[in-house]
Order: sequence, then structure tokens, then C-alpha cells
Amino acid sequence: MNKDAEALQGCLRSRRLKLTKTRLAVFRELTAFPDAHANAYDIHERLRKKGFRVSLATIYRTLRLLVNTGLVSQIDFGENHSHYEPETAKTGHGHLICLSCGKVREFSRDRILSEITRAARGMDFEPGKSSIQVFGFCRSCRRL
Amino acid sequence: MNKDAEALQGCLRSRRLKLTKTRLAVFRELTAFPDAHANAYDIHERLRKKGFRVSLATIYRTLRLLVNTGLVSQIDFGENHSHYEPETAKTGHGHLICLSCGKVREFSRDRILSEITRAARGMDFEPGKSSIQVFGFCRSCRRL
DNA sequence: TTTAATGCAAACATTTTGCACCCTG
DNA sequence: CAGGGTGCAAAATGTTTGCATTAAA
Repeated sequence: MNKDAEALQGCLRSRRLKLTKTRLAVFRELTAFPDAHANAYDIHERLRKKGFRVSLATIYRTLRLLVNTGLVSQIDFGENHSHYEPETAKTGHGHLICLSCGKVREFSRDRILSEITRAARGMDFEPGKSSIQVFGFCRSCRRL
Repeated sequence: MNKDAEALQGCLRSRRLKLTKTRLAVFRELTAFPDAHANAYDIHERLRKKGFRVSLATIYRTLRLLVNTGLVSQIDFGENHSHYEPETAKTGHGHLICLSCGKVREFSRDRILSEITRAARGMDFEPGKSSIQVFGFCRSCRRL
């Protein structure tokens, strides 16, 4: 069993949940492409194309589980569905979303996080996860 | 006609759109409670309670219009529906969302915005609006 | 009077759930 | 073999749209 599977199994075992093929496949699909920002439908399609038979309902159930354990985070780019990305070791990143082509890139928020923590604590709020989205125009779209 | 109506009318006129009672009512409902973070359903309910007869479809159409003109911004708190708030004069603020009671408070992001702009430009991305959500626990929930 | 705005109901898209059956631990 | 996991279909939720009617400019 590789690293992914171990991390996942650890999380599941501590909650007396089971490590199934489906859960592992969904989790791997996310960790294999950390910058893909896939949604539930994307993941479902990709797995089926690989010949893996899963229902969309289970994809949703699994994503919710992964989000609850903290292994995956759920993000919103202003559409009416969610995207998912694996929680990585990096301090965290925000998203740059191009209003013209829709492409999403990530930027480091190392220098921003401490400021957020300070601002939150200043209001007597204990911060956990945070999410930053910046809407604007990428280089190629600006040139048009 | 008051200030709200004028701001709204300016936006509409330049697009050859009409200033209707409904649009004004929706816009006022938002500006009257800038920190309410209402969703479409909330606004619909509030207006109907005041005896104003509107359909939910029109609420959605109006909100989309207001968001497109930039008078209102659309925010997401990790649920599967949007919330709306009027665009204010302040530099901008982020949201502190309590994972226990769900209450949302705002914090100033004056000191963060310049850092975001710098980070975005460093990646050859021209930033416009941005949105910051911080999930955590408010004071009263921490005491429980 | 012209053109846009609205209500209604139906369509759509996304996500959740009930239940019978299946699989992991 | 017990209890959680899954597929399927149906339901629930949130949002959009077509069309006939109404209202703003």
C-alpha cells in the first residue's frame, strides 16, 4: 500500500470506517492531479473512463467524507457547483480565476496567512481553514 | 429619489435598462442590511412579508443583474447556495464563518489586499475583486 | 408605443437520501 | 458475519428559462 492509501486508511480507521476500492480511487484521482480542481462530475467521468464503475452518489458521499476528515478541501469558484482539491503539505494557496477564459491558477499565500490569523484573533475568532479567491484576467486574456 | 435609487438608476440607464419597483426594492433590501448576507430566498421572504409581491425568478434575475453591474457581490460560505451583499465604499472585508453556530462576521482586509495584488501581479495576473473566507470558531462557541 | 421586465410553471443542474444488496474488517 | 458501503432511482435544493402579460421610458 502506498502513501496515499496509508494516509487515507489512518483517517478512516480512527473513525471505524472502511477503506474501500472506491474511496481509494477517488482519493487517488484527487492526489494524482493536485491542481485539477475537479468537480464531482469530472471525477466520476475520469474513473468511468478508466473502467472503474462507480455511481455519482458514491462520489458525492466519498467527497463529503474526505472533506470532513480534512484530507480534501472544497472550493467554490463562483459557479453553482463545488470543486475539490487535495489538502497538501504546503502552507496553503489562493486561487486566481480568470474571468475571461475561466482558467484557475494558484498563488502562495504564505505572507497573507499570518495577517489573516491576526485579523481574526483581533475579533476574538479562532481561525482554522481559509480560502482566498481572486477574480481578474490572466496574461493571455489581457492581450486580446 | 434617494441615493440608492440614483446609484441604481445610473447603472441601469447606461445599459438602457429600466428602473422598476422590484429592482429598487431588492437593491434597498440589500443596502438596508449590509451585513445580513441574505440569500435569494431570504430576500424573497422579506419582501413578501412587507406585502411586496415578487416572484423568486425575478429575485434571481435581479440579483444577477446587480452582481453584473458591480453594485452587489455574490459570496459563498460553503453551503450550496449563494449569499449577497451590497458593494460598499470600504476597501473590502473578508468573512469569518463560525463552523459551530454558522454566524458570519466581517473583518477588514485593508492590510491583506496589497499583498494579494502583489502576489497576483507577480504571477502575471491582473486582479479585480477578491473574496476571503475564514472558517473557525467564534468566541461564544469556543466556550461551550 | 416600443422594448424591457415580470409571473408562472416547467426545465435544469447539483447534491442528497431510502432501501435492497454487497463487501470489508 | 456484523455493520458499514454502494448502486439505483427518486427526492430535494437551488437556479434558470420560455412564453404570455404588464409596465417603464
